[in-house]
Amino acid sequence: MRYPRGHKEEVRAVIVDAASRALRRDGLAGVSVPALMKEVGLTHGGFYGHFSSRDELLAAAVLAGAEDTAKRSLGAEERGLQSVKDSYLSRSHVDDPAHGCVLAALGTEARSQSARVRHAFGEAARGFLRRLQRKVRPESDAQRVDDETLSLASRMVGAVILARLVEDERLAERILAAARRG
Amino acid sequence: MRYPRGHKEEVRAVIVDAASRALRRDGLAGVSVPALMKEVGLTHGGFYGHFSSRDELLAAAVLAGAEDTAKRSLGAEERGLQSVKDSYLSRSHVDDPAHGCVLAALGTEARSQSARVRHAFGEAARGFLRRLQRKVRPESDAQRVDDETLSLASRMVGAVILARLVEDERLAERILAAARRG
Amino acid sequence: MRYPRGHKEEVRAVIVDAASRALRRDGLAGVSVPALMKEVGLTHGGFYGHFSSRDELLAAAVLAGAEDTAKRSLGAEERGLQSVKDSYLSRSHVDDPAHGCVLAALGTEARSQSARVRHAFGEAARGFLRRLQRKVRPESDAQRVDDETLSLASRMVGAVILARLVEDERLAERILAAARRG
Amino acid sequence: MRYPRGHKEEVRAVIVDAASRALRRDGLAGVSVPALMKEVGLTHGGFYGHFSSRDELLAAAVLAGAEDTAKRSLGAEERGLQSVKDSYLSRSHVDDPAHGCVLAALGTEARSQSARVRHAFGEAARGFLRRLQRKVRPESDAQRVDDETLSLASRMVGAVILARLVEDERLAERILAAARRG
DNA sequence: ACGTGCGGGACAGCCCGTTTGT
DNA sequence: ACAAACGGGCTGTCCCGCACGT
Repeated sequence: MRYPRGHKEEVRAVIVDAASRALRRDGLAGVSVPALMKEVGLTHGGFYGHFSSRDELLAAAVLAGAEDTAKRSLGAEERGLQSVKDSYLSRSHVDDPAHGCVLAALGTEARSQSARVRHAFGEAARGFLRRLQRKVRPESDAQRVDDETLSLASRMVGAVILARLVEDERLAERILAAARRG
Repeated sequence: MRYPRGHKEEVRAVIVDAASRALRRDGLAGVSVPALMKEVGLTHGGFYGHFSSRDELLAAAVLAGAEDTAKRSLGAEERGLQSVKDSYLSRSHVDDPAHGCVLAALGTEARSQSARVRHAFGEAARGFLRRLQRKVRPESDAQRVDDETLSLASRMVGAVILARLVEDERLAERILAAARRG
Repeated sequence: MRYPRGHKEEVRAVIVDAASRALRRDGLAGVSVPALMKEVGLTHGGFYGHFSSRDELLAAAVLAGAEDTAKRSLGAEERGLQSVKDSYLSRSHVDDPAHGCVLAALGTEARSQSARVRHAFGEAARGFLRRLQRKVRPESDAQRVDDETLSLASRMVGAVILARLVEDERLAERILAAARRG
Repeated sequence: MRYPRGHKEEVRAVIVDAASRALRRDGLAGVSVPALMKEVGLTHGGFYGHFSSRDELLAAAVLAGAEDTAKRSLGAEERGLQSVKDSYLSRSHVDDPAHGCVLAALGTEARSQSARVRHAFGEAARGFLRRLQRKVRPESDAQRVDDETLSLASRMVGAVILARLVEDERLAERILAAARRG
């Protein structure tokens, strides 16, 4: 065996990770299999040894991106709600979608994708709400996402998307600030 | 076949209109020039007599979509803020993106487009905020978009996007309801 | 009446004449209706007032070109056979196909054209032979083209075509010289 | 589907070969990349994996056609000059340009092509002369093409082209006969 | 497991021939 | 006579998915 045991899983993870970032950066349609594999240092031929189709990669990348963001900004137990808001509604999140929330980066592209990818986005969205709920009501063990959380989630996602759209730095900052306070 | 005076403008408008709907339905990358022209009942050959490039069409379609939505749901003077919220945050808006808000339908795709298209989205976003402001403060003539409006806009756009993502009809309805009340 | 009587015929002649030269210069496929009309100073819209199709123009231009060449290098009664050979097998004829023999300029393109155009070429070719015959046998009234004329015609046409092909000035000159002498 | 070693070269050769025949049949402008690839049983998508441009194919096809004709009608050592003349100046050559001399089939189209294609024609023309020279003077090793060969070449090429043009079977036959005898 | 190559299909942009109306 | 417009074709490019071979 020329490759160490577990090598395949490792490579797959590397590809998914790179895809997750590239997709948030350039959009679902902006990343081709050849371009992605080159970014990982491989050629596009080996791709189908890891994934049965480009769609499978997209789905995996969306979930991985959600997981990643969750860990880095929602996951830490010690982190409070305000800290989460500050991080999500920050200038750096707006400026660096590649490492930011999948929903805010690719949310409107999900509709025109295959069922598989849409499901991945659905999973990501519901996970986002669940995690946010735990910040809003840290004391409770309630699974149910309450209205306050839903409203906050809408505001957070919408604010980042709008801030990226307006092409006006001052206005973008005010959108974020308003969402932080609200 | 007839080419009365002003026919060209008419045809251009028809194309832009169809594009505006098709794009919101299938995404910016989901609509090709041939497919679009076929939808209008023409062939792709005549396209470049109306537009210098696909990009020009995209930009025009984004602006036209914003204009259209503005007229149909934000424009009526007699319409109050609650009415606007009810309309924007309705099940039918979520289910029919083709005739809905451009920002909620295509917002996250703008980033990976050309400057021209991004500018069109910027224009659409700022127009959206301005119009919403007039609903929030109908008595004032203030041009400035205040924080309440910014927060509301974020919530509205985010709610529609999230509602379309979650793949759970009940949850979607609750997202909309929470945003309406908030 | 805004245009003098006979204007239409005049314009048609101008178009045919320009086409005849442009075609010999750029090939049958190298001249488009818009480009041609622009060369004449008109817009391509009016073209179909003069010709029922591009094909009709091609046929007319081929015949006009043959007529023109005939007049200028074969027609003069006082011109002898040697003079005709010298003129046809000259460097200037090789270098300026636009004003030269239609057969040597477009001969191999006839086959892939419509019947109408092929007929025009046939007419031109037979006329070429007839006229050459009158130079070879000026004293006789014989209509019949004899073998000497046929052989000479082949040599002349072939020499010009080869001279244009070889991409070697010296060799081209020798091809012409050999044909002149032969 | 299999792609054994050397498959690409094979496919390229098949394409060039088909092009060489199709071009002689329908003219340089009469063959499109899609049409050609369909003739070979492929789609035009793969074309640019074999050639960098349509021009490269044209040039290759011209040279291949010249090579092919050379082998089939000029190459055989045992074949004498008269045999070459009989073959070249035959009814079947006139009637079947697809398998005949490139110069007689496409000679006048070279001028309106790119430098690359013109060079290919130049090469073909000079090769034609060289090979014919070896038939005219089989005993000599002279590289130099003498005047008799030049004159013969002109007559041969011109005769075939004229015979194809005149649209008169009897006359065509007499043109060929005259050239054979001359 | 990976690289290389290849086929099929789609698309953007361009140009042309032709027709219709002015 | 012209201007505008439509329909159709083509070139060059890219990408996806699947064969090979290593």
